[in-house]
Parts: sequence; C-alpha cells; structure tokens
Amino acid sequence: MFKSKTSQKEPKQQLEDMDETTISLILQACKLARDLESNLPNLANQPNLLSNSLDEITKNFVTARERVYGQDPSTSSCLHNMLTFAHQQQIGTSHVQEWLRSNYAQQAMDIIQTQLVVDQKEAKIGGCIDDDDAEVKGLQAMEASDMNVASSSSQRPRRRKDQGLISKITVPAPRIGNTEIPPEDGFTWRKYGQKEIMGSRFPRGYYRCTHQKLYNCPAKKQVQRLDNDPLTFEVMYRGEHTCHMSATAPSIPPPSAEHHNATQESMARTLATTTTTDPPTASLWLSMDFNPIRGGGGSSSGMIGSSRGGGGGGSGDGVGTSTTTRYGKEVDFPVVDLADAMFNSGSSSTNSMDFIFTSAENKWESEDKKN
DNA sequence: CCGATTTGACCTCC
DNA sequence: GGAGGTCAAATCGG
Repeated sequence: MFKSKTSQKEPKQQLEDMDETTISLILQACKLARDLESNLPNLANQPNLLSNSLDEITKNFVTARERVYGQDPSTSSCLHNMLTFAHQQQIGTSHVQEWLRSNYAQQAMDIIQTQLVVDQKEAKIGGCIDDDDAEVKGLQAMEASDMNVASSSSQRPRRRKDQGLISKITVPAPRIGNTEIPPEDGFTWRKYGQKEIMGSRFPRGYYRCTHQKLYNCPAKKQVQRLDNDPLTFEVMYRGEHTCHMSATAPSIPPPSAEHHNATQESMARTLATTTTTDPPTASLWLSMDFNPIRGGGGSSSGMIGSSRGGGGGGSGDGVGTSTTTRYGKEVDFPVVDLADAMFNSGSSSTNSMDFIFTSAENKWESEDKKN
C-alpha cells in the first residue's frame, strides 16, 4: 500500500478554484451554526425557527458539498461528512442541540476548516488520504517489513519512517484556557520524545499510543506548532489504533450500553482491569470531552493527563504536556461518531469523517468511499 | 511503586 | 554528515 508519490495531484488547481466560494459557503454555515448555538436557549421552544435555522445551515453545507464534489472528490470526504452531518441534524434536533450546546460543533468546525487549509496547502496530503494517496515525502511505508527490521544492525531495532504517514491535520489550539496544550483527540498518548526541528521555532513532540505495548497498538502521532501560527498545531498521525478495535484491546468502557457490541463490552471489561484512562472509542470520546479546555482553564479540570511526570520546569515548550486523556462520563449522541471518524484517523484519514453520518446519508457515502 | 515526561544519546535515512 | 525518529535512564508526581 502506501505506494507513492505525491505528484499525481493535478486537481490541486481545481481545489484552489473552488475554495473561495465553497469555503465561504462552509464558513457561512459554520457561522450560522454558531449563531444557532448562541440562540439555542431561545430557539429551544420554537421548533419552527430552529428548524429553519437548521435548514439554512444545511443548505449551505449541501451547496458547498455539491461544489466540492464537482471539483475534487478526493478532498470532499471530510466536507462531505460535515455536510451529511448537517443533514442528519434535521433528523434529530435534540441531538443537534446537544451537539451545538457542547462546543463540539465549534471544534468540529475548526477541524473542518483546518482540514481545508491542509487540503489547499498540500493537496497531496490534506487530511484526506487513504491507501492510495498515502505518501509522505520522506516516509516510505514499510509496515510489513517493519516487523522484522531489528535485524540488520546488531543493536536494538531502531527504525524510522515506519508505518507511513496516515494523516496530517492542523488543529487549532484551544481558544480558551491553556493554548499550549495540544488538542485532545480521544486517544491516550504517551510522549516518548521531543525534538527541535530545523527551521521550526517549536519543537516537535512525539507521541505513541499508551497501549502500544499492551496491545501492540502502533499508532503514533507527532505534534508541532506552526511557526507562523503558534496557536495552531500540526498533527501527524501514523499507524492505526488497534487498541480500540482489536478484540483484545481496551476500548471505551461503554457506560450506558447502547451502541456497542458484545466485543466492545468484553473489551471494556478487559479494560476495566487494566487502566482507567483509555482510548475511548472515539465515539464516546467526542461526546465526552471534545474540547479539552472548555471545562477549565489552566488548572486542568481533569481533562488532560496533565503534566504529571517529568520535571515540570519549563522544558517542553510548546508541545509539551501530554495528551493523555481521560474521559469519564457517558453520553451518547450521534456526534460520537463524528469523533470517531475524525480522530480515529489513525488510518484511512480520508474517511476520517466518513463514519460520522453514514446512517443518515448513504448515497453520499458510497460515492465517497471509492476515493 | 507505578506510570508519565524529560532529555541526551543513539540509530536510520537522505 | 546532518536531520529526524526512537530509546531508555533519570526524574517526577500521584
């Protein structure tokens, strides 16, 4: 897989062409969503208005989506999901309310927006890569082979460029609270390194899944702040999380069972005996704490595994603090899937958001999937 | 005591 | 040889 090489991306041009209008449509929709959010209390008892508002938003998204599709399907999946989601919103207003109310919307929009930015800047990667597109300038995927590396040079198996780049996204730093903390993504990460990168003002943080050892979860991510925009993190994910998919891996401890199967339950059980901070299947994750900061500013409202270990003292400038996350409550909105899709990006990032709304709109999905 | 972070050293790739 | 990725000892905190 991960064959190659970037340059097959001429639609880049098209992208640029479409962006202006399309993006403005999307932003417009986002804005409307925010407005809706702020007026939610008032609209709550005015179903008609609420409905109109939702229609409005949906319309924008749908239009945008159509435009996107008309241009470059490869970049549309993320948008598409967002749009589909908008569609779905009509289906269950209560969900929408919750969604909007909880800031997830904001975050989701941020993601979408940044995703677009990435798409533009690097039409080759854009958070929407899948097997076909997976490329990385220097990263040659060697998943298979990377199992038996180790051998060559006498010493410990130290390899690089393993697993290939799966997805790369830029994520806005929290708007509130501590902007130094890289955004959560629903998984538990353990920082294993930090390095100054040539030409970058900020160091790059290296994280791997907390369950790497226990469950052989190969997921890793690199977090780095953008030089020109310290409030934005560029996150590169590599490898997929197997820790919440594998039958042996811990997953979300489904609190109020509902949409999870037996496997998950058993996983949850397993989990219960191993750890308490776990990769909430993104599903839950989103619903629980999409926005790390929102709870409480600086002093951690228990959102991030906070900077426990390591000499706190000023070192990790920037990327520092861990992203170890912890969630707890149960919730269960459709949004959950949004989460799942977005950050479960470990793998086919393209579909990052594909899962999100599948139930609502299958037709779109089918189209999308083939990219 | 256990688990997470820090940090310098080491290793691989270009 | 240099840059980037990973390891692992030291350290810290619950």
